[in-house]
Amino acid sequence: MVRGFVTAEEVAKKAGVSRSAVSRTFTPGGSVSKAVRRKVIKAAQDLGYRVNRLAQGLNNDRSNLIGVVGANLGSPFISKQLDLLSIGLLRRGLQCLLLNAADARKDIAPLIELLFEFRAQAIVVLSGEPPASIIDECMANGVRLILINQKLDRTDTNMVLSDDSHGADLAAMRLIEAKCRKVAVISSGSQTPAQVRRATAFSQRMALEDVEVVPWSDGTTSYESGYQAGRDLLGDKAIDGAFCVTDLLALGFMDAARLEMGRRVPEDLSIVGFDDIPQAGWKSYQLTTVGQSFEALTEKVLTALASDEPETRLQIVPVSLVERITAR
Amino acid sequence: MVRGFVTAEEVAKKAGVSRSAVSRTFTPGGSVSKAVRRKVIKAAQDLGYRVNRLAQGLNNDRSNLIGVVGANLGSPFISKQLDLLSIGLLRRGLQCLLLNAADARKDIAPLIELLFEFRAQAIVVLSGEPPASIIDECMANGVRLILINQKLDRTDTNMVLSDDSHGADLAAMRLIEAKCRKVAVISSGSQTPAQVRRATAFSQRMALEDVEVVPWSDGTTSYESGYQAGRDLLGDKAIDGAFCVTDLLALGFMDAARLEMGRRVPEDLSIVGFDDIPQAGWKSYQLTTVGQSFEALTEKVLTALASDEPETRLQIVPVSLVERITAR
DNA sequence: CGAAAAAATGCACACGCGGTCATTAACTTA
DNA sequence: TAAGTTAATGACCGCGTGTGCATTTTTTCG
Repeated sequence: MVRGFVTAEEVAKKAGVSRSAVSRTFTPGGSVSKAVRRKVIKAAQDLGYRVNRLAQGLNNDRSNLIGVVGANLGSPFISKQLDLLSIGLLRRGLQCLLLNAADARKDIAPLIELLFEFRAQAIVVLSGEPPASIIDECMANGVRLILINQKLDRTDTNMVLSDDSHGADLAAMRLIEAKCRKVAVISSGSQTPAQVRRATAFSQRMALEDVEVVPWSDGTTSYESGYQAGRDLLGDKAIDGAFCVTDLLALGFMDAARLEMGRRVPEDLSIVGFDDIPQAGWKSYQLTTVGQSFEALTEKVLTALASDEPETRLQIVPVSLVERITAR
Repeated sequence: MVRGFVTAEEVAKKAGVSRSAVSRTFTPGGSVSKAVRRKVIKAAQDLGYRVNRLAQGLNNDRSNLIGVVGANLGSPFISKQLDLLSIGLLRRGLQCLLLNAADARKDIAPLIELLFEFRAQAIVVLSGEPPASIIDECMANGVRLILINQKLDRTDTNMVLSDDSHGADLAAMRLIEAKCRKVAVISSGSQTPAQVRRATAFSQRMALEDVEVVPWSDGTTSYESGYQAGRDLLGDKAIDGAFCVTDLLALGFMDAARLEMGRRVPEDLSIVGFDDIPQAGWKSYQLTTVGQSFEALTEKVLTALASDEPETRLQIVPVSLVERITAR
């Protein structure tokens, strides 16, 4: 009763033609007469025939699979990105083999190896940094590798990242404009390269402007960590500004400030975030933040994926300040 | 330079053994001597050999691919679910072929057909209802189908869903306890089965208790729709309670109520949501809501996926009221 | 040491498909 | 109608594996 899938052979027999004819019928540009084509299609429909793309990929060496690895898929930032990416892939006739790097950093290598076994045509890394040996292997096997928000010092890898340092600069300038004298810089304990770039660029700029900076980094990149940061730091009444390297952190920080530490935002405390996730625009927050264009980012990834030989390996996506109400 | 992948044949040649030996070396329980095994592994490592799982799946008819189709992957609810699901799949040695049904309802059928072509072992539908013909085809081909939060009147399909009607009941009772006399029921215009179940169960219960119900449904299942609902409805000062069939709607509704329509929550207006997404627990909201256990839900899906012959096709996951502060 | 049992090994086939090539059928043109 | 041209067709091979089977090598044990 639970028989397997129908093969082209069976369709051929039922239609009274050779298997080649069946293959040609379903291959664009195949040379088949109207009569045979009709018979084949009829038979295929009756039997419920589906081309086996695994077998198909086996001989012409195209799996059509794009490996996507990332961690923390439940976060607004990553999930939004995955949403757009998966739509884009589908539109281009590519399939998305999703691997969740649950424990972020360390188990990303075996995942990519797994993708090799599936003969993925390309691999998109949403978060986490693959070890150099893996990257070498990608190159050796002709698997295109695309890293998002990761900046490596190699010329053979595609990297798409938003302009973190400029973004941090925008945030800094905005807080200076708000006349802040002592600002907190909040990042998570995971210290991803993007976060580090943002934090350091911000701090450097502030140093230039002679504004005191209080760094904080701990926990995961989450609302809760941001909240904790607020509790830890805002006992210091002198702090009158904060740059959170992630919106999620910013929202937590903001809630701690307003609801527990008795600060008014932006009157007593100006806050600027980074990413512009949907929640940043919610009426309760209206966070002023540095916006990345998810669409632009995804677009770059997709073109890097599609183009035969990408002209530029390093794509920087511009960012812009999204002015709302949390900076004075 | 960009040569293709290494084959078992090449490894065999380099190791000076037959290709069978290579195959056996990488097959658990294969009968190979220590010496040969060592030589093979050495050669494989040198050459960077990876088993081709496509070819592997071709003859033993196991692709190890699990198709996952869903829409709106950026939403907190779906993304959280996908996060857990993808982790669980990976743990069980299954791969996740993700298809984004961008336009929700209507293009879900072709996506599932695509999964047939990839010989997916099973298909998990996160959202959207596949047409009956597709379900039949799944059965015919021995592809297990698992629908989440979808209740169909068939005995041959696996369905995992949370106890919507009981959840709605809990919400109703809570609002009655809050002494509400006129309550709004907010749902989106998409009218997914789960939403409908929640709304109708709630309304029925309220009718029993003789509480007036004002239904509202429009737009997408989003924060914005909830906000719009608040603006539309809260001109009516008599409304003193609301049940939003989704947390996202509830948060938008709540913001409209507090920040634009001048209502105090919960003093003037009690609000209860459904899902218990992470944002519901954020300090600015602290939404009282009906919680689904994402973990339990995912667990059921995974076991339904793994077990050879699932004992029950219809799995109902219990829900519970998460008491916070938005209901008086 | 020799026979029996066990382990290891290589060969060949199957999996489902696309593509090449030679062969045949259909059509065109003088 | 005959010759020439084009379209259609089927047989066969290769893609990279796993595995049954027969054969050879190693181990065990009396």
